[in-house]
Amino acid sequence: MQPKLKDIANALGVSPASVSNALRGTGRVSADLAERVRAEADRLGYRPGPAGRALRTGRSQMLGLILPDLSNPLFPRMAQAIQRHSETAGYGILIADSHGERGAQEEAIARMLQRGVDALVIIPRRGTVLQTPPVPHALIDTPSTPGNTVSADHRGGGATIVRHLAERGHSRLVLIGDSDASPVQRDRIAGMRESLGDGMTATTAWLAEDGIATCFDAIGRGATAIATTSDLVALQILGPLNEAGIEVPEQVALSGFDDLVFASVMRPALTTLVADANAIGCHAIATLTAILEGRPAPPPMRVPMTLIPRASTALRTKPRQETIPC
Amino acid sequence: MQPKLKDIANALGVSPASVSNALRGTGRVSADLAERVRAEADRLGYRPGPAGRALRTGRSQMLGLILPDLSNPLFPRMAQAIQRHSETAGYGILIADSHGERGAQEEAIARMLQRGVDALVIIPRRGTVLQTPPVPHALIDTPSTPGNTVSADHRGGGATIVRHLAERGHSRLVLIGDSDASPVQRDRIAGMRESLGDGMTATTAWLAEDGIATCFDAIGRGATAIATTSDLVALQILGPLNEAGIEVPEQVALSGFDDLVFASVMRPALTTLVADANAIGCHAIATLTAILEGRPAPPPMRVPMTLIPRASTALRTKPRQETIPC
DNA sequence: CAGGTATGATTAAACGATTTACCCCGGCGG
DNA sequence: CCGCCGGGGTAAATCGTTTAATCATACCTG
Repeated sequence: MQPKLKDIANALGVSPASVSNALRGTGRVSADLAERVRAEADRLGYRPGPAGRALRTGRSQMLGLILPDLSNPLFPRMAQAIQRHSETAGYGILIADSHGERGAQEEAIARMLQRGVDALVIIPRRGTVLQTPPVPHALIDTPSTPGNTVSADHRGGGATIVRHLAERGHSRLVLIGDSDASPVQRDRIAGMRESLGDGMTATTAWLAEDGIATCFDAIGRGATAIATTSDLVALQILGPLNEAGIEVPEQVALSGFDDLVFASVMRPALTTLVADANAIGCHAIATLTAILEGRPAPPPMRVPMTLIPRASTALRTKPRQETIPC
Repeated sequence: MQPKLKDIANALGVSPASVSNALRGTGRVSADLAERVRAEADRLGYRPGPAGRALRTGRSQMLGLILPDLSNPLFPRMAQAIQRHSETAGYGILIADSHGERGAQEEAIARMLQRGVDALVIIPRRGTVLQTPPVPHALIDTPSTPGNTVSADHRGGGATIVRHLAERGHSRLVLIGDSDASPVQRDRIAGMRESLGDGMTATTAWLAEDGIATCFDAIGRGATAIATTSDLVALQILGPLNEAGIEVPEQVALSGFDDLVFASVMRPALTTLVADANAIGCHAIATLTAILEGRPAPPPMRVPMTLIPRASTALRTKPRQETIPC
């Protein structure tokens, strides 16, 4: 049986109140007693029971994390970062995956609240508006959604890759995403379009809408680079390119997004952009702890996406080895 | 403010005890009162507060999930399945990623216990022995580790892929994994070796130990198929094969494991094996709930791995399109 | 020396749900 | 008529921790 507050109190012949005060530094306790209490506490390996504490304080020291789909390779990294930071901030993470039926997201939030989480970290399903929950919450979406707390700078990432391609001498581009239903992908494409330089042109395509055909068409008419909104999209296009005898990067450059696990390993290795998930998780948790502790919340943050140049956009040099930054 | 038990009691002019009894079906309550209580309860949208209940019953209705590394694409699927099933069983999931320093796994377990989880689902770090925690726990590892509760039948999967290759006429194989420090990979390779038919030979290699060279060497001496322990390993080998002008599957067949996100999309599409994560999660949760409710625990379970044949092991027919089973 | 004040520690009341032990009342058998 | 029993319900204790209110003591000041 775990030791309780009363055990310490009995062992030292003082009241439980004093022990509580000593351990948490509240109330008035002599320095001497405080020391003895601490000593006894970690002699017994005492840790306050969460139930009693939660009951009294109304705080469960737990955060709820709502994800659209854990099996989407983009999210585990964020989940990991969020978990790590909340751990060091003294909070546990309850997770819920809103994958599945419509309304699952609201349901998941309701369940979390019912379990008494102190706050929520929400990565919303694409384009859903959610009624604001009655606890502090951090929204991780795109900077373009209102109420956003922190997110990758997708638009800036789009700009970066276009600049990178321009430097490589490409002026006729194909921009291709999976589906324009996704705000993230729209932002990325928007960022690309915005920073097309003088004399550059680009056609936009969506994989869900016959994008491959559009893409080949554009290449036929002189496009020399394909900027996709996701490594997975890039991989999906690479196959047909190879089969058509179009070489990457010699004849057409190709880029992705997110540095998924295969990007560094496929051939050619894929140039991509990635946001520091750690920074995102850190800011989300920092925002929530600030609110929970009554401090003013920091302003929303836009985490830059950094370019990882690899062989797929190389100037006809040999493919080179790259390491993945953690 | 959330309605409390007492609110219902007051509204109906009865005692809190009766309300509690009515809602949970314990004690003696007239059918009539029980009905009225239920009606009032969901009129107010009452849900018992977790803190009070946990304090009194000693149960938090939460399970801890310990994963070695969320960013390893193998685990999110399991996490998702576990989360889903524990949800329907009425439990929440606290997650912890033991990624990082040595001992992080034990620490993570300690933190979970401290937070009062009722039981643990543990996917141990490769080859670590852990001291058995003081709460019920389900171990998801390989069938070969003692105390295992449920896991994919890695050995059987190895056998399946070898049989598949044999049917395709391959008799000289290369078996290659990432590192032999991983029990999972060792089991897969063991399963492959065990079911080599008459007249079949195989050389084993590890990527971490100059495996690519060994692999090419074997091909030079007549091997016609490469069975890897992971889709990622397969992808890593595919590059060099292409560069060496060796065609897959025309000259050499290639297979993976786990049906990672890129397997169906890469060219050639990768033949692979996958276990039903859903079944694994289901059995893990079923075991724990059985123990928690005092029922006898079901016997350990070995979830079969099913073959997903794709182009990379096709007989020189054209590559065909495959759909991914969910 | 009386009265005010700071200090250190204690008492007791929460927090919300569950559960044990008990009470009341009507009916029934002896 | 008395005692027993069972159905229906309630009072109160309990879980472990926090905290407001209180108390005792010694010290300081005028």
